[in-house]
Amino acid sequence: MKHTYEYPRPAVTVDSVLFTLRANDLAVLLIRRRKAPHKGKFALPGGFVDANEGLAAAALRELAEETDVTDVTLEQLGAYGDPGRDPRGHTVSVAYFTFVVAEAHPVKAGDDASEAVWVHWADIEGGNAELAFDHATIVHDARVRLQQRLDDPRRHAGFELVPSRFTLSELQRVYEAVFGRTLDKRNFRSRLLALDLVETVMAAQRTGRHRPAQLYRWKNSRKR
Amino acid sequence: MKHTYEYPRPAVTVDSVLFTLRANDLAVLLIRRRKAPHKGKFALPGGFVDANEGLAAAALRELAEETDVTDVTLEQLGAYGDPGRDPRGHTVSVAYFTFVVAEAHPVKAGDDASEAVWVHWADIEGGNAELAFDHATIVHDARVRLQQRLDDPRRHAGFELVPSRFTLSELQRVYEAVFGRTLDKRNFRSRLLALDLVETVMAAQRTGRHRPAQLYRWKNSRKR
DNA sequence: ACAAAAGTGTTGAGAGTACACCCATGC
DNA sequence: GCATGGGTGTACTCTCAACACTTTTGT
Repeated sequence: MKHTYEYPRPAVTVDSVLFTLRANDLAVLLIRRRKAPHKGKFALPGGFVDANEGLAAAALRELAEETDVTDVTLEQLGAYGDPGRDPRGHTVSVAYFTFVVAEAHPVKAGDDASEAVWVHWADIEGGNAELAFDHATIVHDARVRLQQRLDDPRRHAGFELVPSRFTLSELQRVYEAVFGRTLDKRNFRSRLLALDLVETVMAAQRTGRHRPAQLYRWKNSRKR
Repeated sequence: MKHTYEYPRPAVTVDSVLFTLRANDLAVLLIRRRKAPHKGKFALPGGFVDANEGLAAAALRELAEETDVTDVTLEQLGAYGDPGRDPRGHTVSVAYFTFVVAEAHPVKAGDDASEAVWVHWADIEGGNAELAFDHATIVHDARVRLQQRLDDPRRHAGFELVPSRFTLSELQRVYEAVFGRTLDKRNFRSRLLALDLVETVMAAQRTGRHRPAQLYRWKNSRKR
């Protein structure tokens, strides 16, 4: 490896793709820019990596600064370094992603520079919400990776898909939103129970408008 | 995304993990350093990304410069940015990997600074060949990803696993080296043929010390 | 002849998929 | 009583893994 100094070089940034479920639809946490460049467009929360700062640490710091969201577990998606991806200069962005329960992470109120908002997938897909830079690519890649992660019948997640106590239907709705199609209720439940990852919370039921539902939690006291 | 200038920031490098099959063993293309730092240790071919240079392009350029290897298809592995990974300063390395037929890519003869060599996996694993920086981590991660890629029964590779004409046993040996265990010959062959990715080369047989073997090639004229 | 690699099918287990009806509650 | 979501089991298909012997060549 060569080692020279002070050549013109790309800068390093991080960006985070946070997914959640909003109104039975997949949604992504984005920053609405109120200033140029890209005024009015949406962008992923992120920013420059400081000297001697780890990548995941930088992503968490920027996420907290820009959205107030903390206590999430990010997974690396990949690096995006196309020279033209940012018109202001050459930056290499390392992207992270995860899934969270939106209610557990209230987002920051908007200030005069930007505003953090959950944007429905339909608005992203439909071009209703225009994304800055190459963030549309990143978001799409992140969704593919999220699907791949939830597909694995072994680990079955590792993300914060649902609150600590949840009904199987709530969990199924998350899967359906991520995959963009309905799943068979019986197959979903039997497979999940066969994995032995969840257990019932005794005498706990979610009461609502209809028949109360059995509450579950993840086994091994590992929060998911 | 904030935009400030001339903070102390990490530099961006790329590193490539090239796998091949040598003497029925998995091997990795490494640079033996003849100069400090890390004199005598092995390192992945790689180096700094230039301004306005794409990441994959930088990886290919450094690979060509340091090993003479060209015409390979790199796949991104991920970014490694631990602040302490390079004692000389904070660098973020974007790692790439692939599998190639070593015979099709002769490596550079050693010069006085470094030498490109194929190092057997056993020497890496056994600590016989010490790797510089965090390159041991990267190499292990790359092998896991390579296994995952070859596991997928659909795409079944996309790498240059074998020469354009090959016997099924030759291909099987690649798989066995990558997974580190023997595979059942009948299962391997029947599954591969069922995928309809290969076809026989008529009247072509590889003759050797024993019974001649039928030669195959990848279908669709897509080289693999 | 013998050593070495090439080639060839069947069976059993498990996972995934499709599919329909009754139950408990709120209104 | 009816609308809404909760809850349950079986049959078929397909994929994966285990497993042994004959064939062809070079020496």
